[in-house]
Amino acid sequence: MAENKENAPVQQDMNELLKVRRDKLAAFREMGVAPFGHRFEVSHHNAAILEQYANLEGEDESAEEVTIAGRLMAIRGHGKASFSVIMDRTGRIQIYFKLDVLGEEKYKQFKLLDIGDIIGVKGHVFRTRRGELTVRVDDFDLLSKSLRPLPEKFHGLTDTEIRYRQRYVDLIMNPEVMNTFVARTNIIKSIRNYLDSRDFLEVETPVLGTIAGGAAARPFITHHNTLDLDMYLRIATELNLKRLVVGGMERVYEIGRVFRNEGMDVRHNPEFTSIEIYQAYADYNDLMDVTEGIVRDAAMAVCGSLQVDYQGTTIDYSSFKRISMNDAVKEATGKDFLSCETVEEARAMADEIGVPYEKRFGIGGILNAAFEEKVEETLIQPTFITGHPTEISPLAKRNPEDPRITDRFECFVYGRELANGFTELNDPIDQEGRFMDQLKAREDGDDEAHMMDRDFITALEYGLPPTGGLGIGVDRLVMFLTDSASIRDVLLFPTMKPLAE
RNA sequence: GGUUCACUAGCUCAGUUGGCAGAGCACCUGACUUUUAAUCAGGGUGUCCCGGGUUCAAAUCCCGGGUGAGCCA
Repeated sequence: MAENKENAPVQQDMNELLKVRRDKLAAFREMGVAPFGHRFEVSHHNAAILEQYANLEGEDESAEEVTIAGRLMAIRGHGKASFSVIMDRTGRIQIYFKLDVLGEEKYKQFKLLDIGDIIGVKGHVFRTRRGELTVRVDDFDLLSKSLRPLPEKFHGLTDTEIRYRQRYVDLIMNPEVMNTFVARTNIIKSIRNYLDSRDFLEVETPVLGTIAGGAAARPFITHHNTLDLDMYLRIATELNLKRLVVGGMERVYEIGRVFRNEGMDVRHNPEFTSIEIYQAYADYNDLMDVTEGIVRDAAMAVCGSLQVDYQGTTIDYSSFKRISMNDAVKEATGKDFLSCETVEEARAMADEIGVPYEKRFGIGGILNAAFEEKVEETLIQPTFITGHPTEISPLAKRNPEDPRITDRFECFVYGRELANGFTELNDPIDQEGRFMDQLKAREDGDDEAHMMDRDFITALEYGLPPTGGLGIGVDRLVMFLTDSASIRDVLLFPTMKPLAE
């Protein structure tokens, strides 16, 4: 592309640091050096050189000429010879520029380099007197001139706002951030691997739809212009995946972004990644096994151990406790809510132990409130809570012995919900009734209650085989396995308010 | 939504009672051919988040707003 000065943006308020770098850019151009280069063939990553030449000693140097590329992270000038550090995705290696080797012209070019510039280097590997494996630069190419100064080398970048808004700077400066996101990718790979090897089919279902179903949450609303139609961003993948099981896919899963129009805090981002898994002819017990398997494989894949520290507490993923919600509440408070015959009894029980509830809650809702108030945050080690009230589980199949509860589980770690699963409700008549109850709850002011999905009922009427389903919060799993305190630390670009103009 | 805290140079941070805006790194000039937070000599580069107010005088005090972090709902 030709230079086009008319297209050059007008630079206002340019401070000296920026000006100096643009002057150097111009100096390169005057010398006939393109400051933004092209293809560069790399023979080694930095880590590979450090490994391959680990035994290089004394005056020896590599027979081969290596070529590497990366960003300059330090420059230590010494007049007619200089040390520098170049970083690629595998790490850093020292490089050595020497006037005798490079010649006047090239060394003058070196002097115009800044920390942050991206260069390609050709050279031989040797060890310095101080013992550091180093590439002596025989020649180098400027691949991209950096026009902005990087944060300080010692303290780096700590400002959370800049870290989240300009993640690229965070990634350059903080190697542990890179590690976290590599771990995230490996966790997702591990999940895929677990499911693919068990004959599950990965699918993709729509993000846009006219009914936001499958979870209790407020959706985002958007608009389709041609259809002149308001649409929702999905809040779960559940209902479409079950439609696919009706269609005969038997074992399906989807790893995908879902969107919930709710508050933001250390554990919640408006968009996040869920995985939902459905297995025909299985029940919730099978899916608890799947949950354990997925979490264990992921822990082994990225931590190499089933004992993983999270925020100072060791979480042991080798055994998952299983206990019913009612038993867990009974253990914690001595109250047996399922022994209640009437709502009044349950309310009295809740009052005794100081558990707040809303007027519309039935016995099940009150039991759940007691669980959330008294038990949830105490579940530090991996625990499956089972037997959730039917009242709060509109998509789960009733327990055959006690229709007030469902064959459902939630997995808790460090007091937080990590996974949720159940034997799917496949009785269309029961399902329709549950949706009606949800509509009533919505009328009573619960704006997170499920929407009616007529076509989903129709699908069930064609016949959903007995099916176990499971959803896991991928971001939370990544948080646990990377010891990240905030969900924003495991999202490359967390949702941020725009800066005021 | 409520509440507390933060916002000062490119970055990390000081800034006294309200009295000329500071340091380290980075950067610029010079020296230096095996350094590594290189070193030595010299140089301060700023919308003190924004807008009002009080005051002879505001980074500092008051009011409003913005963004972020934490706690609560």
